Amino acid sequence: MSRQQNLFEDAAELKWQRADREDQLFAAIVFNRPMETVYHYLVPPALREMIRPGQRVQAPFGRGDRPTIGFCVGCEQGPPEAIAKRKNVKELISILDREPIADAKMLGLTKWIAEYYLCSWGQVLHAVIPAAVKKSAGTRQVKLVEIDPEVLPNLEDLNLPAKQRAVIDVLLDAGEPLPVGEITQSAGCGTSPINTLLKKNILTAIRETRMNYEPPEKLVAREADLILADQQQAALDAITHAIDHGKTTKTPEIEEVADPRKIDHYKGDQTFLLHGVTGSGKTEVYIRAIRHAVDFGRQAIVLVPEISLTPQTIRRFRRRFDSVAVLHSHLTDSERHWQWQQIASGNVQVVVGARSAIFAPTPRLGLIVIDEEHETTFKQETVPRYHAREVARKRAAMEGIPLVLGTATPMLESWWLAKQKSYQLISMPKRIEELPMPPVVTVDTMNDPLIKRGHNIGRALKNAIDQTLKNDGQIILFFNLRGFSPVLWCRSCGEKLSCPHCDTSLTWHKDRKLCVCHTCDYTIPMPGQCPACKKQGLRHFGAGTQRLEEEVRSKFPGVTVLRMDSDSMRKPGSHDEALERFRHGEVSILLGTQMIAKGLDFPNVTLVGVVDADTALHQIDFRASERTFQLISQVAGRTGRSSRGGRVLVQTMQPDAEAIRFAAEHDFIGFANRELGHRLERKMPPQAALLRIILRAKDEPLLDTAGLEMVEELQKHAETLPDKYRILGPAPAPLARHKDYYRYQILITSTSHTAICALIEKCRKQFDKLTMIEYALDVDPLQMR
DNA sequence: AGCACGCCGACT
DNA sequence: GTCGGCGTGCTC
Repeated sequence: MSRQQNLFEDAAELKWQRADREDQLFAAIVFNRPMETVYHYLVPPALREMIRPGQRVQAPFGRGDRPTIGFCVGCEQGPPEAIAKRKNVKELISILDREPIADAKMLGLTKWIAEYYLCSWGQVLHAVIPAAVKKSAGTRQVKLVEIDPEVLPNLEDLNLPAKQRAVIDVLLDAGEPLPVGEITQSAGCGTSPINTLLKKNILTAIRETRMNYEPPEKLVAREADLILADQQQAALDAITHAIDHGKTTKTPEIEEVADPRKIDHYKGDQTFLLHGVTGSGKTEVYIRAIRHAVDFGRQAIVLVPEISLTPQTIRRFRRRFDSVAVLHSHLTDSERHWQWQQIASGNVQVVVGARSAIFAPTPRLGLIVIDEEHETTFKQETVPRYHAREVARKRAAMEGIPLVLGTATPMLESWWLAKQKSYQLISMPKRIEELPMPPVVTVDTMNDPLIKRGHNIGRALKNAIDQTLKNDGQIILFFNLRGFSPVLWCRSCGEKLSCPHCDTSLTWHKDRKLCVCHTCDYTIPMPGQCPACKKQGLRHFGAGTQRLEEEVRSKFPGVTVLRMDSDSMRKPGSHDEALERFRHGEVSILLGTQMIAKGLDFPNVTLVGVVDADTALHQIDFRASERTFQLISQVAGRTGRSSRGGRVLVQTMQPDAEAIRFAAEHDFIGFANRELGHRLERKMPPQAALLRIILRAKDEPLLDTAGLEMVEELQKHAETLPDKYRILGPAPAPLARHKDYYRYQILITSTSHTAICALIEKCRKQFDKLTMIEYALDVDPLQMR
């Protein structure tokens, strides 16, 4: 077809389209692209009856009209204002989902996320619906056959041949549609009589999607409720009170989110900050509160950090509820899809899962619980960079239900909101059965003779371990660095062995006999000589868990030691197995990283050693002190959990550091108030809103100029806006190079999130024009690597 | 993000 | 002349 002719036909079609637009149906579509725009398509007559918001569709997109998958987010009679003046409007190609996979609430929630976290609605929707659901993993289409309802009353008049009659009888007997295979078997015939009946319109065929997956029958022994201590009862009462108020309200309307400015923060009188020390019995409070919600026919979502999604946690919930869905990272696609369907159909009472479980499609949500609320894993590090706590707050507000945030060490953001009375604070300052908090002793290792000689376990810690072993106690040693030693250097020229792709030094892993980059997993065997001066004799310097393990074995011969870090726990299930061995007393000393810092509850652990409390303090991050406090408190909480008691020994070179001093006193409130003061001085969260722009390019000078241009643009617009801004940078990011990319960052603080959004909105067009570099916006950043 | 378009240099 | 490199700008 000639170009001329093509144009002519297009014009004719356009004229026709415009004439009839008023009574045509238009669909609003968003795509999985970093573009804010909502696109409008004409719904062809064949799809008019099918289309609903929340379905995925195929639409011609771009100059090439390439079929592209998008989400329908709305339907409108007549041309929407956005395209009223437009000449060309394209038609949808097809609808991909029989039923919407996102309901109105989910559309509202994802739209809010897109606006708050400065990314596109389409990207959020794409990220939030599991791939297993989009693929319809583990399903098949079955063809079912039923007797046409119109024929049904006068069946007797038909006088059918024997085989056809047999088919009819089988169907009448079943009283429901049956698959062809089943009919042929029961009626003892082939498929031809069925086909004939279909042709005569006596039978009709229905397509239905069936799940292949059948869940294994799990028999879990039920467990009775525990008796609540006074503080637990009080906490429970506060939450159930809020739920009872939810009972009388009708299903809440979805909040209009047209103006993101209105959602800067909302009243949180249904958000509870459950501040309970380690071992105060928070989980039992969650369970009882959830029970209350379940009694109203509602569902609950419980978010836990991935790391505590252990079989123990899961078992605990399974023993207390009839139907629990667990969403963890090891599910197969079929399992995940099945779980999702079960949740959506309302068959599940409690959903337990990590960050993304906040998007579980519960039809009548009654309560959201976030355990270990302060954990950084609740923030997603890829687009959409959402924090599950903020999403939960929004979802709870939209549904008009309470949200419970539980932790022993609230994140300062949460603590601040509780102080401001935005959250209702519930305190559980006592451990169950009035067990005392374990005494924490800090040991200044500055002048320790053993530490000076390069040991990791100083004199005091060694003595404490000896004594604990003598008394048949178990020991947990916490050391937050994996590998054998984090630095390899040349004796002759002093050169460090570093990753060729990153700005990091390689860590020596003695067990695998490899040098590993901990940020990109680049791996090489130990070089025979220095890569710089070619002389022999590379030395390792500093220690990780592997070296600590060696030291422990040589210092305490004959004692069973178990190391837990992501290297030794590679196999699925090894984590649980290791903890079971420890629980049964097969192991006396458990040593490891973060992995052993949380949730573990072993009554026989009478000593916890923090081998080096300073590693977290050394970070340049403004949250270094807060993290150190959290870590020590959490690790300390692993002991003193029975009448046997327990104690904590913290090795540090900075015993006067606030984080360490307050943690040793178990004084969160003291620490929080002091730290809030510092944040106010530095104008950092939670006393300011923060945005981080991460810039990335293979060429460093280019990055530098791009960064300067961006800051210039930001400053130019900042002056025109009513709010005050602080713009820091461009400066190399803490991880200045990663996977061959140089990394820079710009930090922006202001009084509110809204103010920052207003500034970015002004600058974005200009930013997008910068070529050769990539940039990412991180709203409320947590990990500033 | 994709992808087409277009403007340059290196070839048949 | 035309193939293909990559920078530019648009996508209902």
